[in-house]
Amino acid sequence: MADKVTIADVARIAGVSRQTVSNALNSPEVVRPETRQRVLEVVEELGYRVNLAARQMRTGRSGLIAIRIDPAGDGINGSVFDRFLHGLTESAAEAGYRLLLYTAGDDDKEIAAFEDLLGAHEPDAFVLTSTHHKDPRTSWLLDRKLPFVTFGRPWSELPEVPHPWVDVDGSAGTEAATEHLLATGHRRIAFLGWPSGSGVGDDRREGWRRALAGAGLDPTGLSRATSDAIADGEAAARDLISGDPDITALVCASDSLALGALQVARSPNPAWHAEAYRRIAVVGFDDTPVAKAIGLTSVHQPLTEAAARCMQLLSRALERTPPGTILLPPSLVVRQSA
Amino acid sequence: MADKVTIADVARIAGVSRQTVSNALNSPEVVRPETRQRVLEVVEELGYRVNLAARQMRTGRSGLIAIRIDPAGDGINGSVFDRFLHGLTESAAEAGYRLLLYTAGDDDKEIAAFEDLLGAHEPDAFVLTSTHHKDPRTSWLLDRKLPFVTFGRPWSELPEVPHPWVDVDGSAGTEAATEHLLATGHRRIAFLGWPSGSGVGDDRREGWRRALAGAGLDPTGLSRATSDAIADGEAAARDLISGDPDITALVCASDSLALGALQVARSPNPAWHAEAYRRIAVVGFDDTPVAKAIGLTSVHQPLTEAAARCMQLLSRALERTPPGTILLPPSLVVRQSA
DNA sequence: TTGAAAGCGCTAACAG
DNA sequence: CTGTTAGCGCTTTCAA
Repeated sequence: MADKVTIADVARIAGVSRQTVSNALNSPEVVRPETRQRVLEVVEELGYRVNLAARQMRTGRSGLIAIRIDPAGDGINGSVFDRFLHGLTESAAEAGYRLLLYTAGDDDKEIAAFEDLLGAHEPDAFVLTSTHHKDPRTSWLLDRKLPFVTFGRPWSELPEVPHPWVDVDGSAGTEAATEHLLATGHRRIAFLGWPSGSGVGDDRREGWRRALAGAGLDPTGLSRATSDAIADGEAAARDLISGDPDITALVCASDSLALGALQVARSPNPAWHAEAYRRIAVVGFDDTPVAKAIGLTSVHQPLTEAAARCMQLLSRALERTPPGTILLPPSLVVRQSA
Repeated sequence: MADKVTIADVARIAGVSRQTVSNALNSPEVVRPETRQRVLEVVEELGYRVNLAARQMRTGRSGLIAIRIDPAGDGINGSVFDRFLHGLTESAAEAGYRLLLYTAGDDDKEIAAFEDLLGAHEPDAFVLTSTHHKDPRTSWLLDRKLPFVTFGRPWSELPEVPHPWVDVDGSAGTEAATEHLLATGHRRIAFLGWPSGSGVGDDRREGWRRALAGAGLDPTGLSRATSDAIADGEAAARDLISGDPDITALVCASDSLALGALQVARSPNPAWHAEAYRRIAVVGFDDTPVAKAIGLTSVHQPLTEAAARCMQLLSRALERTPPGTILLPPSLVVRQSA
């Protein structure tokens, strides 16, 4: 049984006052080096650890960072968040913080969760994911001057109070994917994405468009939008390919869509296309485990680094430094599919 | 800004003492109903919430449950843990607890993490996953009489101090998978698993063997063991199939292995097998997103329920009730692959 | 540079 | 049934 050793025990054995122990630990510069040395030895010897509850009562800091965890969903894209979460757990630990999980059905419920948490465990900061247009969560936190960082840009068009964020440059990813296809000889490259309006989706489409424009190619008629499911991706891919015999490659906004597209690309069905077999290259987005498993070329997000950067910005925010923003470049992982 | 409202504010406005407020909240039966009513109204009105740090100092209870989160790994099987984690976050919330994350490289590091956590955030309980033979973590926690539950059986052969655990009956899963194949007409059904010694792996193999025995079939020569990677699964499947022309189905210990097996099953290669095309049925284990994505029949674990049961056992453990154990039945999700 | 005193918000114990 | 007292372990005054 870890016998509770308090600051008083350390003080008694080191022959100093409780206060000096606290100082030696929290404000080293204010204590004579030899005193500090002796205190630290006793701390080590006794295995003393600060009691965070007690510290929290005095300082109001809990050492906790709250982050929402979502239902698994279709699971394919869920793994992106999971990798981020793991990275964040480690980065947070290095900075002396621990992650506290909560769930919330929607933005309003999440704001209710903020209130719950703030009144109970008092996290020192929040990490928000899946930011979107007019996100009420960021305004709520900003209003209360609570430290937070978002993994994802503020997608609002209106100028807003700035806040720290980290994101991966999605358009650079689809642009790189498209350029890779161009370099491999493809000329007619289509895009499979989501209905416009979502910041992330529009951004990814833009990268593809930019790459085509850079090669002097016309994107007209080469883009389809659908919801993010395998079956939808398959239908849209089939539609694209059968409607345009020159298409030889597909850039997709997600691995889910790409998976659907692959069904079409890998088993050309004479029923929907009469011409001889043509190999369709497919590129996905997120480099999920599925992509790796089935040899799908995909845009990889540096999630561990993103997590580390989030912590970095959070540390700054906790010191009330003006917000920083970081846009990370993704990388293309080339596999058999393209 | 949420203006801190303390128990004193409530007491003052309700016209009672602080203690009565505390009682009304924590020991309702000891307070006159009308007093309690009034107190609760004021609590509501003021938006009062207990300060957990203060409560923790008095009671020693933090309302936190600690759980380790692992690196993503190959990611395919990682999703099992993630679904469990999500379920646990919700079940914990319903019971008034929050999850605290930590990482640890191995068992010893995890025990060090226990000590860290216990000295700092003081979680009320731990949830352990990936239990294995002679798991030092459970002994450590048992020695200190700390409440915990494991998701996974204690796989030790030696009689040990019992502890609460929840697990999914893996052998029932592979047995059901095999029976399904038998019912579909398959007679020669092989098993692709891991080297013996791992409790989980041996258990899954046993279910397959049991089903064959039940049908009066001999499992000899029909089992292969390899590490849990797609490429290894593919090699082993190829070896099995090319070595025995009568094999028509494969039961696998994981979706990773099954994915490898599918490569073989779905694109029969004349080079390694001269006979006419034969369709090989494949069944995986864990029903990961990948399985869903590619139409792989797989054994599904009821992870949300497992999480709920873990919380249930934990609640009991927190009241120092003798440990309970729960073995949950999995279900077979039939898709195209079998 | 070190020490003494006070108090964060809460609840266990006891007194009324 | 309700109120008073005390103190959990820590850090922030302030004084020595």
